[in-house]
Amino acid sequence: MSEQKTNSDTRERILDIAERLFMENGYEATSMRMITGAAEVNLAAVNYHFGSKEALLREVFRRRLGWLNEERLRALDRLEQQVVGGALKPSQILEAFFGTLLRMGENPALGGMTFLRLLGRTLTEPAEFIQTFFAGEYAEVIERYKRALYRALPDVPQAEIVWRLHFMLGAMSYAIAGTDVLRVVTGVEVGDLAGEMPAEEFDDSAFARRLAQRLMPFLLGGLRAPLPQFDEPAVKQKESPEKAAREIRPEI
Amino acid sequence: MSEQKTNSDTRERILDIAERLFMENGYEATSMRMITGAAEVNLAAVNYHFGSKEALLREVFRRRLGWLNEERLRALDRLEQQVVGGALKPSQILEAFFGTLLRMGENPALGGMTFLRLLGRTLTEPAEFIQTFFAGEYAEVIERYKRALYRALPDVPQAEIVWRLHFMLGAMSYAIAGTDVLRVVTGVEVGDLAGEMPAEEFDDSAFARRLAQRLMPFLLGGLRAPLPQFDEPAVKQKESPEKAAREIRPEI
DNA sequence: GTCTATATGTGGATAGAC
DNA sequence: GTCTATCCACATATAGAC
Repeated sequence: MSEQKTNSDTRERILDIAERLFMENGYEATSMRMITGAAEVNLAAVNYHFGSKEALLREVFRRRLGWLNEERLRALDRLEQQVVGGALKPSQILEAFFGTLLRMGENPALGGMTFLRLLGRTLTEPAEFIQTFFAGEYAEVIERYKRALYRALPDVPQAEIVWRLHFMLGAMSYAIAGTDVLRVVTGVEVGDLAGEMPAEEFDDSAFARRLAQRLMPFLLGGLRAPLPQFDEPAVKQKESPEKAAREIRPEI
Repeated sequence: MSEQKTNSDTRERILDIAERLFMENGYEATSMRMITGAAEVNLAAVNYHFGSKEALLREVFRRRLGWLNEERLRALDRLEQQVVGGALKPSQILEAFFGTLLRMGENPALGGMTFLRLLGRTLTEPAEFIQTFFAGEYAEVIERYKRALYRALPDVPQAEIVWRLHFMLGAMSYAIAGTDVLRVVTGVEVGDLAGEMPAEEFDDSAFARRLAQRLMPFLLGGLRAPLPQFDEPAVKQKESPEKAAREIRPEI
């Protein structure tokens, strides 16, 4: 009820540092001592402000996902108002969903690439409380976008759309997380990957923009790929064998 | 030199159990006590046989990646012998790379889906020794496949190919890892996602097959998507604006 | 090769003074 | 709200008997 006046910024400083350390080391490998040490606050401060380490992680995400969820819903609302009753183009839906997220990477006030990387990595953490948390946080948004895709691709089986949404999330998460073999193995540096811009101009913001420009065509290409051919069920698949192999191309 | 006779199968049992527990909980959250307890061997056995927990993880992977690396190289060799000097079709390269992996999921003797899931999750673990390990294990194979893709897609900038290889790896890893929000949120069960087969017939092997059938078209569609349009550099982009937007379609 | 016992460190959390 | 001091569970690793 009563406004906290002595909040100073201890709370926010813990959140900022925790965001970075969880991103760099993962949840399990980041200790509260590492966090409070780097944030230059007392060890007991985390438990005082958040209650537990688990609760701290949740708060790190809640702070950002609140904005992201609202923005994603707003973006979809805007699109659907333009075509009242009609169907959206898949590219519009992907842009609203993935573009909104990727734009967070360009804005340090929204966590920038640090948060994006953290998100990409944490999505695959097996800890149950983490999976449960994300399931709850994402439920509404995923449901809305799933339905939008169903309407946008009425000829594609819904199970297939769910799979492809799944694949798209993976491509994005992994690309964002950036903890991968490729960068090390290929010897291609981030700067090179980001484009041809001179090194001194390069920053996280530019990286996020480049990533978006390269990722969106890939995702759209995957989403609109020909439907798979199943061998086993051996259903009566008499009608024009070319049909299924044709690409899904509903006005992009 | 001398063959160990009293090896019994303690070593293998530790590896099998560790594979499963690392998959379920992640590296950090899996203790040696959990492993030795489940494997019903003595706590000291891990250090005796492998030296340390880190070395155990490496051995869990080495055991499977040895086969995978050889098989991937053999598959590429076979293809390149068929078209001596010529270029392969992107679909052939993807089939050799991703198909070989996904077929491990159908074969319990190669670790089955347990190993695939472990691999998908561990690739994003931030621990440095893990990243270093994978970089070394994958170096040769990635290099060979990268070059094959360069030749197969001579008109696509190499940086773009690296990015897309990156995206493809992500889509696959994430789909395999399966620790995601979608399955929980959408309420779609694994059985449903795998297809329309009755539940009693469903198993890991069938899941791996279905995953492959659904993933391959997606990956190919993404790989062959139109090249991205960059706004910033503002290079002289006079020549037919349609060209860049056209899909990459080198005889599939 | 296997076992017990133990060394040695670190983790998250909290009680209670200020 | 912040701090010190401390509890206690659990981690990896090893020494040394069998």
